[in-house]
Amino acid sequence: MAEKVIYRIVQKDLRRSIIEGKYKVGDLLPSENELCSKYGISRMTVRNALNNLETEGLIERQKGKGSIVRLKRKSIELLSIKGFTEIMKGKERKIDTVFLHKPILLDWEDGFYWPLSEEEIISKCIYLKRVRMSAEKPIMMEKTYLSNMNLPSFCTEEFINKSLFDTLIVNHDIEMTGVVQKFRAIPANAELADSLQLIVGAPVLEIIRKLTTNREGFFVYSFAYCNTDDFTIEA
Amino acid sequence: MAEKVIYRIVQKDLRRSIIEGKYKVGDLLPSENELCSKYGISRMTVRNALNNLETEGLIERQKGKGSIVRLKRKSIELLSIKGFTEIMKGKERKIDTVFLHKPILLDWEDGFYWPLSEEEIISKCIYLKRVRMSAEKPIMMEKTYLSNMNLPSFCTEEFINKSLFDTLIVNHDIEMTGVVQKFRAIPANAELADSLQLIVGAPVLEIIRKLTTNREGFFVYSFAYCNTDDFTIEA
DNA sequence: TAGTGGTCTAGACCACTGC
DNA sequence: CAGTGGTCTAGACCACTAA
Repeated sequence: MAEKVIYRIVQKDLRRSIIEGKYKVGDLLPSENELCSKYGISRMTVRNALNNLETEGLIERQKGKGSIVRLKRKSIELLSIKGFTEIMKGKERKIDTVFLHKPILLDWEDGFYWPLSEEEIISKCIYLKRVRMSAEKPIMMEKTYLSNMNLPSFCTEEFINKSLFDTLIVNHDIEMTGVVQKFRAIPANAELADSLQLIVGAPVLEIIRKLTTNREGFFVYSFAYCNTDDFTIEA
Repeated sequence: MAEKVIYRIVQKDLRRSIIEGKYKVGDLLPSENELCSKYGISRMTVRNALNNLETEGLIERQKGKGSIVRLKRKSIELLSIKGFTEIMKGKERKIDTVFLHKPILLDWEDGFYWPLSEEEIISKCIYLKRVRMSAEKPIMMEKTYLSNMNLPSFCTEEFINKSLFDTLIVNHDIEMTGVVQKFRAIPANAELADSLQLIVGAPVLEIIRKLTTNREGFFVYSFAYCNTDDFTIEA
């Protein structure tokens, strides 16, 4: 498992140092020539590592100056909710997350929206239902489904920061790597009208998402329904 | 304005050929050695160009095989429209784009949604209005605004592939690098009901976007309104 | 086996930043 | 001015693909 490609080693070393905080945002990394000496390699090999870190968004490079730590990684996992009055200031409203129940293990529903692999079906399905509230008004109702592949005791463990994604990365080393998301405006049916305190037929934003992860074949599926009278959804 | 950096020239040449369809998805580009000979340059310079095209998502490279055209560009720039019946197959409907008029140069509207820089205001605003049709039914109405910074003759030139973004990258070297996008479900007002052939009050998906580019201080703003009865919007 | 892209070396000159 | 990253050369050996 040990990496033998030199520029990958350098890349990993520097990445770890940055993420662990040895170099902070705004700091300069060692110069290319210093890294050449340190590892005893040629400049092109060092540049390969640094170019990749730049593509990852961890650093920015400036001619005559050096490689500057930036940490501009972008997060794909969040649907952020912004109130209209705060939109221009970029501030986010205080949003409370309420679990309608703890995560539970179920069979996948018949006719599930997304096609499922044999492995996912066998593993069964962890199901969550949450509501996001602002000032005691419901803004978004979200149903989340993930397969129970190598997730020991997931249904009983406490969530970290009340966050599914923090829990997955910290406790299970699962990181979101990409997303397919579909948007529609639909009229509220009886269930949605009830959940979101709207009248039947009012416009509701539907967001259907499939998140890919660093674990092969493991996906997170989410169906969200939003009242966007007073908020927009940023994705 | 002529580019003097060799690998950028090669990169631009290949990109143009791909976007204009000289090489199609699945085709192999000339090998690295062939490109070396053709341009009379060393292999590293060619590889620099190809690496960048790979990062852009235009090609994929395979050891022992070659550089394969992929066109998996970051979906930053595209709002892709998918019909429900085709969703699972991943196929996209045939969508026609109709310009309500050619791009025109205007002053920025008072009270424009996004804050504008001094430079943008001075440069004035290029405005486009387009409608996407499927089977002669309007699906999406989109208004686009960009500042007229260093865009000689943009309003008169012919679009490449009828696409704003293809034209910006091929003719002006402007690449989209990021996006802020907000989604809402709103009831159709009279104008939207008319444009999208809906009844007033029907749910309409509103997408407000600000696209960042590789050109400092240059942004593309877009406001889209979609009838999602028969289609979803993927973003 | 011939050709491909992946990795790597050891040089070189340049434009730019900061002192 | 010395040091930085940006560009470029002309080689080399490797692992992989396809005929």
